[in-house]
Amino acid sequence: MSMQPSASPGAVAMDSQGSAPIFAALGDPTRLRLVTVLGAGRAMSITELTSGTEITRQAVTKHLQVLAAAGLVRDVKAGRERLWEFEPAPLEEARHSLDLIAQQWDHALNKLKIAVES
Amino acid sequence: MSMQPSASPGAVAMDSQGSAPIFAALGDPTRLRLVTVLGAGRAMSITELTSGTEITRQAVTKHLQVLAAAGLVRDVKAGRERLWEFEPAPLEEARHSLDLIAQQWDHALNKLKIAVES
DNA sequence: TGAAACCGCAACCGAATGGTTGCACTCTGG
DNA sequence: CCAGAGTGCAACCATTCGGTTGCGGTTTCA
Repeated sequence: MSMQPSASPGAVAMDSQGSAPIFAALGDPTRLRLVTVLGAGRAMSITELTSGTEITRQAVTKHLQVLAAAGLVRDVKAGRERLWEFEPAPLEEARHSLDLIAQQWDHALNKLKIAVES
Repeated sequence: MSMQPSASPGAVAMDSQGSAPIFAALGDPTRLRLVTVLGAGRAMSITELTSGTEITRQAVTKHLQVLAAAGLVRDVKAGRERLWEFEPAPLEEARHSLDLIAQQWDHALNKLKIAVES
């Protein structure tokens, strides 16, 4: 909310840059599936998340660590198990970044349209 | 629009999977910067896009090819130059995927809240 | 017409990535 | 108490990724 509507044409929405790691974390099919499954609400263990896939438990572990590094997922230890749960904040940030670019694009189209009509 | 509100708990929004390549394309700071710059509306040449960065023109070329493979960008040849312009469709798709996960999450939270209050 | 802009292709390189296997550790329950 | 479920750690491997350098091909324009 501290952004002026961009007076200079070179002042594009560069905030998005910071979301690159989040997109990178979402940029793998396995990982995107993991956040989708965990986004359903129920916290799940690694073996549970591994069942149904063709890859090893260790591979899933690595993917979960990547997601955790991006803040998209969090682990909660429960006795012998280790449950993983979804963390919505970074996803909201990514969503906001896409919104910024889309808005920017729509604004550019409107300017073009007005220029043509004059 | 052909989706029932998920009767079985395992039927999560798996559509998102297809957007993984788009997220992967956006998952690099340089590339995210490129789509942000091009999203401002003006089509630009490779050398123009390279100026202001610390990397080589060839590196930028590779990044643009990755973006083009994801459909996020398109090239238009104009004489000696080759201009690149933003393509909004895949970004909308990515946005929709994030929306699906977010909706799913909100729905799960509501169910939990209702269960607690009963 | 010829130098300079603009670009593509290809080879090469180091580091990160996605995946596996093997082994040791820690809780749990009958 | 001890077998087995659930994990963690570490080494290892092939492939991809981000980037560079070198060179050759076109279009422009002075």
